[in-house]
This record gives sequence, structure tokens and C-alpha cells, in this order.
Amino acid sequence: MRHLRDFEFIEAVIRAGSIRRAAEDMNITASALNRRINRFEEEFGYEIFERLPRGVRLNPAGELMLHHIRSQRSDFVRLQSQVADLSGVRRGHVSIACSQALLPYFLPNEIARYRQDHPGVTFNVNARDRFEAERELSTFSSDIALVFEPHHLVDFEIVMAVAQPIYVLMRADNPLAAQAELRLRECLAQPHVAPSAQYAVRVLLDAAAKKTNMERLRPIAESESFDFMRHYVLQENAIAFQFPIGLNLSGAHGYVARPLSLRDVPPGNLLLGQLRGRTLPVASARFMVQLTQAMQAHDL
Amino acid sequence: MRHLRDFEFIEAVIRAGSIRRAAEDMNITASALNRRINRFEEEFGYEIFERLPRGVRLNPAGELMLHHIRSQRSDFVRLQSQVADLSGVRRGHVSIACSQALLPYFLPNEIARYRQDHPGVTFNVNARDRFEAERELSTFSSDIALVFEPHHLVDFEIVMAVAQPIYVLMRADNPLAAQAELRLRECLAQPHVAPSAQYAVRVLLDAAAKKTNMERLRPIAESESFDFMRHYVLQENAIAFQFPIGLNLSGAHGYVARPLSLRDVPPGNLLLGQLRGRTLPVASARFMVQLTQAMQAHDL
DNA sequence: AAAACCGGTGCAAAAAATGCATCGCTTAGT
DNA sequence: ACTAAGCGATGCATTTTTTGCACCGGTTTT
Repeated sequence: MRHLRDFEFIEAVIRAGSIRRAAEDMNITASALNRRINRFEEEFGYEIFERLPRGVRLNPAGELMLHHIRSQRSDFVRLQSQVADLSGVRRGHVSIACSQALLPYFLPNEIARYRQDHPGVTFNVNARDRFEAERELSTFSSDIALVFEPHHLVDFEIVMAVAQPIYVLMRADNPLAAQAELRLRECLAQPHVAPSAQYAVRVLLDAAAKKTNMERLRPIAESESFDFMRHYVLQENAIAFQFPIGLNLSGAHGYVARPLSLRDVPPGNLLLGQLRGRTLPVASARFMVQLTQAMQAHDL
Repeated sequence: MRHLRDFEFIEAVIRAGSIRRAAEDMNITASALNRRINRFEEEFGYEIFERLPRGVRLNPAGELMLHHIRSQRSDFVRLQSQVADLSGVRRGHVSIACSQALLPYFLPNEIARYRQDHPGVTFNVNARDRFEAERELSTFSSDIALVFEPHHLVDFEIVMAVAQPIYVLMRADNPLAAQAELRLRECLAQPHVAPSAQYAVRVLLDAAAKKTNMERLRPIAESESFDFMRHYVLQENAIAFQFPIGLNLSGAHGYVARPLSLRDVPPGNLLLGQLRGRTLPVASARFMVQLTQAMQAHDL
């Protein structure tokens, strides 16, 4: 679109860090791009770039402008999706930043279910930790975030929250599988694998272990991949920890999952959210509604 | 700004109802404007105007586009005010749609107080009934609305509400002035003036009179102007009705004001609001904060 | 039936954006 | 210390885009 041209050039300059490099990226002369930038700043009334000897960089006004540009573009694609929607097309695109736990069962299931009704809608699903997920929302890179315990809630508007107790994952022949609920002490006595420190499961386990004056976790393997850990417990007869939404509780995959007692470890909070104050495109908004219902069902 | 050019032309066409007339308004040829519109629609992917034999009219997609245009423009002026703000200028503009009762004392006082700290900020204050005020919010014509009992609350986000009992306004020598609180029956026995039917004061009085099985209001004068009614009670020794926020309760103007008993007439709700989901420019947001505090003080 | 508007279009003129060459400046590399 | 490289800015010719003018085909009004 014509009226977003200047914005594209500005973003290119930001990315490239200098007008000349950006000009090359955009297949245009540096002089032409330079004049575009200067004219834009003149019309806007304020400079948005600092001129440095080795290039340009956004000044504070430019930071605001960048956010404005992203917001404008997102508004525009929402408008397009609304118009497409009222002409009956039901097209659209939904981009989601989520914790790993949602990848194997929950999201594939929900997306497939949504696409049964709206086959024209496409999806983008990326695993992100809670910091990255929040950043993705505020740069309009993702519409929806679904993460455990996000950190800075300034730009994160919580749409729905469900508590998730930590489950212990083990082979069906593990002696602990006989009990309906497990104590943390029993688990730590077993050989166990655990996610690395930035993950909510680990944070909760570490805090719980410390609080009850028990020895710390001594994982025989530490990983960022819940997928790896899930498979590892099948090899060696170890145990792993995971939120139930990332598990297939019906069994049948060779493992068994048992909840940790809430007396030992508090549940983690799975939070569904979006950028505060943002109006989502129709497809994203509809999918968000479906997610809230699915999460509610999961909570019962 | 360059990138809003097309939007201005589109709005001109909407206003004029035909491309030719809009072209005249914008000092441009009809052919040039026609091509702008056509090119815009082509790039957007959807037509936004219906072509009629006597001109053009927005289609549903166009209605969405119009709202988008207004929203974009409002976002842009907010960005400008934010940038001006961070360069320390404290400029800005606040536009308010309000009930008449706020015009004589409350808003002049608050605005003057605000401008002591921020002399660069300008204001726009217009009396609007609750329907008009809501419409002004949703067309981005006003930032803030301050009205009694708005009707369709879909786009109206309530920021603050205070209850306002109805007061009776009379000359100091009126016999009713002796009492601290008045009953509706006594008042209706007096010659009285009253606002016309669309005003909240009148709605409340009519409902109260009907409910208590008393005779209806029989105003000797009916007016849309609270200013007129306030002055009228000085001429003939009649009584008028008004919310206290529209009165100077310290007396000294020749009248006295006494509250109607809440047993007879429920209070009206004065609601401070903005367009739902909108982020206001800094100046408007700051003034809104001041208004909430002032209203809270008024409520004590 | 004619006059008045309407949106759309071909073509030339006007305006705007671009490319090229170059300047003045700062920094990186030697 | 000095050169080379990279940067943003600018004057000028060229290209691209936009505009104005004249006109078409259509519908409504008079």
C-alpha cells in the first residue's frame, strides 16, 4: 500500500543501521532514500534518527515512531481481514507465541479444530520463552501468547489464566506409578531429568525444594527440550516433570503421568494473553475465544 | 503528512457525496481525484465506494475504512503529542463533549487549573447530549465525554462515575429556602421551570413524579438552556432543577440551592468516559486523570 | 427531448521522485 | 600520522508519477 511506503523504508533503515545499506536492501539509491527520510522527518516535525558517523540510529522519538509504524501496519491487516470477513471469505492469519508444552497436543488439536470451521485461516506457531513471547506481542510479531508465568505484565493483557499442577512423567513400570499422587521427596530420590533454569517448571521445583529444606534437584540430564526429556524417561527408567497440558493423559504412549502433591509444589499459571489495548484481527480474536473455552475445559 | 493524503481525499469524497464535488472542495481536478480513489481501491483489494448515478456512497467495507482512517489519524496526533511531550514541550489539545451542567463552573475551573501547569495545552469544549457525545467519541471528534447517563454503552468506556442528586434552585427569599432538604411534592406545588424531555434531570423528575402517583410536572417554562432557567428564577420567583456540579453552591449569586430528598428522586449519574479501547493523547490522558480526581472530590 | 451531473479515460503538461556524481566529515586500518 | 573506507547530504539531469484538459457514455432532472 502506497501510504505505508515511507514506513517500510524507515523500518529498512532501522534494520540496516545506515541509510546506504538500507538503500541497497531496498534496491534504491542512497540519495533517494536519504531524501525520503529527511522529507518525512521534516513533515513530521521532529527528527527520528540520530546521525552518527557510522550510520543512523533511532532517537527516543524514533522509538515511538517505530511502535506507531508497527501498530499502524497491524491495524491495517486487521482492517483487511475484517473486510475479507464481511465479504464472506473467512480468511486470515493467526500467529502464536507459546511455551513448548503447548506444541505437542494442545495447540495442534485446537488449530485443527478451528480449521475445520475456517479452512481459509493459516497459522504461525512458535515456541518462545515468556520474555520472548512478551516482546513478540509488543512488536506485533505475534497476536497471541500462551505462556507460563510471564514476567513484565505491563504490555501483557491476560485474557485467561488456568492453574497447572506439575505432573511427574515416568515409564509405566516405574514403582511410583502405583500411587495416584506423588510427594516431591519421593521424586527427588529417583533419577530425574529437569528443564533448565529459565523454565517455569524448574523455577517452581527449585523453589519448592528449597522451601521444604530438602536437598536441591540433581537432574541426571538437564535440557531445554521437553520433547527430549519425555523420550528420555523411556530409555533409562527416570522421571521427568511437565505441565499436564503438555501431556497426553490418556496414557497409551508407554508413559504414565502422576500429579505432584499441591502440598509440596504450587501449580504454575498458564496465561493466555495479547498486547494490552490491541484489537486483534478477526481470525485471531475468534481463535482466542476458542482457546479460552478450551482452557476452561482443561481447568475442570 | 504525505501518507495520510489519500485518507484526506477519501474523507472529502465521503463528505461531498460525489467525486466531482469533493474535487472542487480539495482544489483538484475530478479526474485526478477519481484516479486516486480508483488506485487506492485497487491497491486495497476491495472497493470502498458504491457508484451511484448521482455520486458515490460508502459500502460496508468503506465504513470500516472510514473508521480506520479516523483511528489512524487520531493515533498519529497522539504520536505527535507524545513526541512533543518527551522533548519537554508539553503541548497538546484536548477536546471534550459534555453536558451543559459542566459548562458554567466545573470545566472552566478544571481547565484553568490544568493550564496553570501546562500552558501549551489548548481545549475544545462543546455541549452535547448523551447521544451526540457518544457519537463524537466514536468518530474521534472528541477525546473525552462527561455526560449524565449515556445510553448505548457499547463504545463508551466509563472511567469514573459520580452520583449527583438533583438540586432545587431558587431565589434567596423563596420560602423553601428555609429548609435544608426539599420534598418533590413541595416543589411541584411551586411555579417551576424544567429542562425539556431529553435531559437527564427531566427524565428523573418525570419518573419520580409518576412513580409517587403525584401530578406530573407543569413547568411554566421549558427550555434546553440551563443558563436560561437559572436566570429565570431571579425574574419570577420560581424554582429550577439542576445537578449540583452545575451550580455554585457557595451562594453569593442571588440564588440558593437545596437538594431534593433522595427518598423522592434518585440521583443522576455523571459519567466520565472515552472511546472504548482507545489510547488517548498524553494531554487528554492527563486531563482525564485530573477530572477523575476532581469528580471524586465532588463526590465526598 | 434537452440539460445537468455523474464516473471513467486518452493524452499532453506539470510535478515529484530517482539516479549519478560529488562534497565534507569521521573513523578504521596501517 | 596518514590513507582508505564509509557515512549522510546536495546539485543537477533523467525518469516516473501525478495532474489537468477534453471528452465519452451513462442516468436523472427539467
